[in-house]
Amino acid sequence: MRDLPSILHLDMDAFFASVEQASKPSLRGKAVVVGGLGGRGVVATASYEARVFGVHSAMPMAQARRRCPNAAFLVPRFELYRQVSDFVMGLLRELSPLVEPLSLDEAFVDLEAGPYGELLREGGPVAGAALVRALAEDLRSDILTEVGLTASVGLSGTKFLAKIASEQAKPDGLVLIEPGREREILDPLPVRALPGVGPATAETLRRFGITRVSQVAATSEDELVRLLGRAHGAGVHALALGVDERAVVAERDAKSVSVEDTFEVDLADRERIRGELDRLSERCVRRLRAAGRSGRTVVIKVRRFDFSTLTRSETLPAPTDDPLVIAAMARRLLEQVELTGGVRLLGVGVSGLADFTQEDLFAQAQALREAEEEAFAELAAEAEGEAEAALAEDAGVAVDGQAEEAAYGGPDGPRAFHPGSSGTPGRRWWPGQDVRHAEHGAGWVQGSGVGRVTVRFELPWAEPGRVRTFSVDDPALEPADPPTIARARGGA
DNA sequence: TCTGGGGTCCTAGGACCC
DNA sequence: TCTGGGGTCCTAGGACCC
Repeated sequence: MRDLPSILHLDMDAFFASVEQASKPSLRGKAVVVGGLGGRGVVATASYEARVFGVHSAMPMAQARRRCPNAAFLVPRFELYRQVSDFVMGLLRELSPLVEPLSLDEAFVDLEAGPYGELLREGGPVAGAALVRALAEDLRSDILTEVGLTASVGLSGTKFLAKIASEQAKPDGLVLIEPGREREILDPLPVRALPGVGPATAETLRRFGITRVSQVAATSEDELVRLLGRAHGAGVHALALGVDERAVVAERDAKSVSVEDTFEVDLADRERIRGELDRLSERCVRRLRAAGRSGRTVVIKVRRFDFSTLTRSETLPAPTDDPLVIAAMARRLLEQVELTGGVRLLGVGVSGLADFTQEDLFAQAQALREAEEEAFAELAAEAEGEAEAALAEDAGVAVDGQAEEAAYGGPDGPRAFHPGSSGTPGRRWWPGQDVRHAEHGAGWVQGSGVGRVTVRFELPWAEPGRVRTFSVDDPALEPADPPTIARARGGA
């Protein structure tokens, strides 16, 4: 436990929605809801203006529309969020090399490990706290001027308390919790404030009359271990006492890669389900290879019509990134699953990841030869069905999802949130999507319907722009890359 | 129009080995 | 010889987080 509040937790406010507002001037100050726009979509992020109406993350989109019908409902633009996130993480790395991103919009920073570390320790607790606060305020101000977003910052002596602090700082604030004040801050909080305490654990604790952090702290570790299990009980107990020895760790290697799709309509046809599984295998392998990794365990996930969810997995003797092997394993696993009633979601993942180069190449080659033989045998057996499906597609029988992917198939494009939307003749435009018009330039889709698409032409950092309407088939209109939000460093 | 997508960590039982 | 105990790997599921 350090005596300086030198662990910083940064949390961008309503990140996805705020990026949309920053990049689309006409949406500033307006209710914005980002998420899946299909029938089974949920809210990823709601702007604070939309939260007033009770819209929040993970809420079904249909419910969000009922609560806040006048909001702008937009598809997520992950490419843009990643761009902004990379920029903000870059600002954090100027403060210290020890930056631990938790997601696109959240990170811990260990300020003592950076260029200000020595200065911090030299000055003693009071001067140290003042310096840490000044660094954090500069950071928030830099983020605002350079990407136009507000961020909340928590500062304390542990990760847990820094995170509690940033939570209390939201939105657009800074809270510093001095080491030594942990208990008075934590005691009155509900148990749900403890990381690792979700709905199930909270309910278990409630049945024993425990609803506040103070009550967890007053319960013996043995008792909590009996209630919650070995690791969980001990962890929750320590956190409730304000004890948190976890270090800030930069660069953690991913341990698994997975992709999944929820379909607009449950899939019943076995052949169709196999086709979707093949597509998911391909996407999964593409991501695996892009990361320069290979894996030993292939896992499929099936969510049935009634939301019951199961996984099946199989482990190879050596890692692979061979698309044929992984697809064949996925198919084989699917054969073990009862599919009657319909499939709502399919997923494919690879775990047991390794950097290919570090493996025993001989054993690997041996194992792969065996796996490939099986793979080819299986694929040969399916060849006939494949040929039929291909013929149907060529004949113009649009297969759900696949037509979409062909039109908007960026890795994080709208398709990612609309896997099962039915293939429509002509083009489909999603609200929020970036477009370019040959005459009017860059804009974004405000809405579309009855053969028309409405586009607003405006750019980040500019005034709200004009709206124009086109035919959905207007050849002058095409999908485009997102704009750049970050200003040049030191500019403007 | 009920309930996304991408992750991490933990537990528990059985296989297998010593 | 009616009988053990520990360690590790694999599989499945569940809780949790953003």
